[in-house]
Amino acid sequence: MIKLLLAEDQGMMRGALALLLGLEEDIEIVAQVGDGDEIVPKALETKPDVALLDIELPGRSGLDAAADLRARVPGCQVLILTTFGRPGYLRRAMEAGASGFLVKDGPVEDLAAAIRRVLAGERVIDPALAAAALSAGPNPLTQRERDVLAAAVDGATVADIAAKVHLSPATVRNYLSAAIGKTQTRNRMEAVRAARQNGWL
Amino acid sequence: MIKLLLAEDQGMMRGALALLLGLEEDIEIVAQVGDGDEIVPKALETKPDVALLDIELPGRSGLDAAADLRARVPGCQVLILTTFGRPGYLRRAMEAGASGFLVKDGPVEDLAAAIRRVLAGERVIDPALAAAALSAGPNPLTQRERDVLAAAVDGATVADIAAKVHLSPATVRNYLSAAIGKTQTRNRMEAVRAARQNGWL
DNA sequence: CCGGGTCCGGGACAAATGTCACGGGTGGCC
DNA sequence: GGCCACCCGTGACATTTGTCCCGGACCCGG
Repeated sequence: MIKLLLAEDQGMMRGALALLLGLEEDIEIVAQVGDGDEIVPKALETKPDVALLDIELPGRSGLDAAADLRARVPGCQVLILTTFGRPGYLRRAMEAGASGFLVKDGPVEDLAAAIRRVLAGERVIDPALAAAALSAGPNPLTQRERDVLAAAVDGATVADIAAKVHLSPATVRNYLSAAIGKTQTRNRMEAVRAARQNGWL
Repeated sequence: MIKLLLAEDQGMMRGALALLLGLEEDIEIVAQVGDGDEIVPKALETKPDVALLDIELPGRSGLDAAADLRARVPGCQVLILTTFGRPGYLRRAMEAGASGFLVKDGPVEDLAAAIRRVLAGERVIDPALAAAALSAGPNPLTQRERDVLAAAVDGATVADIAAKVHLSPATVRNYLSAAIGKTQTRNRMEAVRAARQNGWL
């Protein structure tokens, strides 16, 4: 019996997946969470064999939690399930020690199969996505550049960002300019978009 | 037997819902589509009793399709199922003749129940959401203001927007200024965000 | 017919943004 | 030690953006 932890914020999706996977003979869902912060505690409590994690969660990111999970719950394989097949996400997932990476397109039938393959020690990655991740190259943005860009997502002004990141306005503009240059875009908004698209956020 | 049409772009979600609803004794899924443009043709072909529509779809919006569906497939009730409980979406759904509006949070169990209630002629709407929609008031944006704002979503410059909408740059700036004023925001980005948030896009 | 609304444009101005050049500081690596 | 990358900041500059004013056009309801 494969013990599974399911982390997904959309209630309907979570419920549907839980019901579906519960129908499989060899799978038992030992925990369902809708918040990233609950992943590690629940895993420590229930010792699942596989953790199926969404990336975009309230609280902690699934990618974040994945690294922790690998370190603190050694027997647990991590399978990332996400809406967005962004190159940077895949890269980060691999660096965090994930064994598989699925996108929410594609048929449900793959899911149970992927879980079994992951448990058998295989890696499950969409080949096209892997190619995209490799061709895209690594994240060119500095930590600070990411911080500043992340603080600019919802239309904040330079002053707002400066306050949020505790920097001088002039410095913020320099980082923004650098980020714009590295993403080969023309302004903040495009830079944010490009960084998001690649999973660099 | 309730004949159901299911429109949802995420393959995994669509598959999961189809399987789940297929388990219900009195529900039969007669069509599944992942593209907004296929909704009406498939409905004309299969004459479903209820159409379960996502809003954000490739091709045509589910809200768009809903209005058409009501006009061209009279016996078919429309139930909107969306990730975002935005006031403007609910309002537009009602104006399009939808009988129900569900968000993808909340338990799966509600879904089958909602389908049956809709078919019985009831309206299914989350009360909190209905209150929000009423308190938010109607869309204050002009058609042109919406156009310009929509063309500004991905960081386009004034010149880009002007080219896309076939207007003078000066006019574009005027519309943007108006939109910023009406949304009570400080710049384009915040205005876009606010308009999206409310479903005014 | 006379408002009032929206549509479309222009001009002028202040503020915000993006760029560049420049400084100094730290820490890692050869 | 020297090199390099990143960090943090300043000042100056051109461009873009946001605002406010002003026209003229159209259509609709009173």
